[in-house]
Amino acid sequence: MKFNLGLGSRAWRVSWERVAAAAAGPRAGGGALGGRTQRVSSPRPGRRGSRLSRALPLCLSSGGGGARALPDCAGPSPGHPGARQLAGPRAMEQTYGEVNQLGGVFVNGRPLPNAIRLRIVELAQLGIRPCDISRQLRVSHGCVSKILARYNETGSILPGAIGGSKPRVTTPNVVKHIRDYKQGDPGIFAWEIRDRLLADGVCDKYNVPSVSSISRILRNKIGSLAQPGPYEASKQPPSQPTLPYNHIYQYPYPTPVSPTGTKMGSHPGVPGTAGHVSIPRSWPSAHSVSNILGIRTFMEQTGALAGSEGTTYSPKMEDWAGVNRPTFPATPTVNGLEKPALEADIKYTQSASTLSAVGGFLPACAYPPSNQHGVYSAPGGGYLAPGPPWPPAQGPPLAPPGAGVTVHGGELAAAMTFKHPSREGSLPARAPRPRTPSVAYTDCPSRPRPPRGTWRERQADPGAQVFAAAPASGARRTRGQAARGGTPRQPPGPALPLASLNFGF
DNA sequence: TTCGTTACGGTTGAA
DNA sequence: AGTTCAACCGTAACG
Repeated sequence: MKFNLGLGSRAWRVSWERVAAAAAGPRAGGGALGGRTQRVSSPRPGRRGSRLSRALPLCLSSGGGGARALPDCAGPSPGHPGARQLAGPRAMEQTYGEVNQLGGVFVNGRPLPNAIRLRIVELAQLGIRPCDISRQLRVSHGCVSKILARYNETGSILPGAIGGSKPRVTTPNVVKHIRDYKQGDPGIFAWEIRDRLLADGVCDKYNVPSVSSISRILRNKIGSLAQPGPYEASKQPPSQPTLPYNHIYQYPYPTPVSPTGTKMGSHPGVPGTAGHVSIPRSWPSAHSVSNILGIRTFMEQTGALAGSEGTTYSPKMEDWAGVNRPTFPATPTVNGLEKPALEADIKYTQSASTLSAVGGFLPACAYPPSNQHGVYSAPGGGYLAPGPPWPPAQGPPLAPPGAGVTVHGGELAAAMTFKHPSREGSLPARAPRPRTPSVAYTDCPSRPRPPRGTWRERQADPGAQVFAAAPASGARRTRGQAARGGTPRQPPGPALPLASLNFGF
């Protein structure tokens, strides 16, 4: 049993715990959920119960045929003191998912499943307001806003890549060149070295060391490296690539499907489910949007939404074949995307064709794929709004007048926009996003911020920069301006005839 | 009521 | 093997 419905959701229970925590002192509670701990929400547990019971149909399977071992993998990583570490039955309840105020299920720290992300974008394209999308999908409006903003910005629904480290820029080759420059001109300044590294193509603007780094190299390394050490002699690559990690991060979609279409070892608990977001980029799809949108439908068909009795899955993503970045199989790629990898959404029990139209939302874009899509422990249905069927059978309250939810492929194609690189214009140089703690950065893409061209994005697809828009009009708005809805909505990207899109296959 | 913003606790993966 | 760090995440709440 994942959630203790009798007590209400974990999220709400935590809110109550925060009351005591707040009384005990600031941040004493350290709630596991996001949100500000110093504020205490006003939970209404009485109402929550019934809502949750609708919200969590599939999370309630108490093992059944799939009684799975929860402990070792769930939730917090070992070694993270701040992570949840609960013992006993309660840990079993609280390890895998939480319920937000809307009754939606989420996994803290993990991206929403792509199917949900896709649906957010699709609904928005159909003219449904974000607030309605938020309610319908039971995703926080901040998240909806973020996903839509990102989609408008990049054309991608995918989350960013999580984890990892920025590769060192002071590669042996760079050090060697610095040394050469210094030896050639002992009076050279660090900034001159930097310019020369750029001019000589040793580095590009993304990975050129800072002046301070060069100074440090000059101070710490060059002196002691007058003679090339064994490391450099032996490990110096024949031709140092400008972006040395390109080969690693170039669309590292792991794939659960072999190039022949054969399922690769999916976890025994994931019946026929691809282990990764991987959706064919065939577009337009022959499938109706009701199928595309009808995630619930396929969930129901597969039983995932109905409680998943007997549906077992590994709570640990790492246990699922093909979802981990380091295990990228060498598969043919199309536009840098592994074609077989684009065939199903992770963890969603669905046919590969169900979301075949999703390709239009997936990059080739500024966002590098990662291994993180759909790492939810629960089958995707857990994230879908339970309760009234979705889409509603009749005049959906969320649908714009005259816009039925059941839209067929052609209509969807018209309804959805797709940002084409050539229409987006080229990007200005992207500076790596600073992470200075003193800078109150936000994840919200709508805030003016350095473009999302992180090193990883560039490694994934340097040419994809064109997908990312320039920082939104450069107009930094004050918080007061941004609030109250005074900001005009960013228009959707230009809709392109699908025929004009070159997917390369 | 809507929505942009942001603090927060969390996960992840390379170093 | 365990830790650190810097990416990212979604939620909750403010304004």
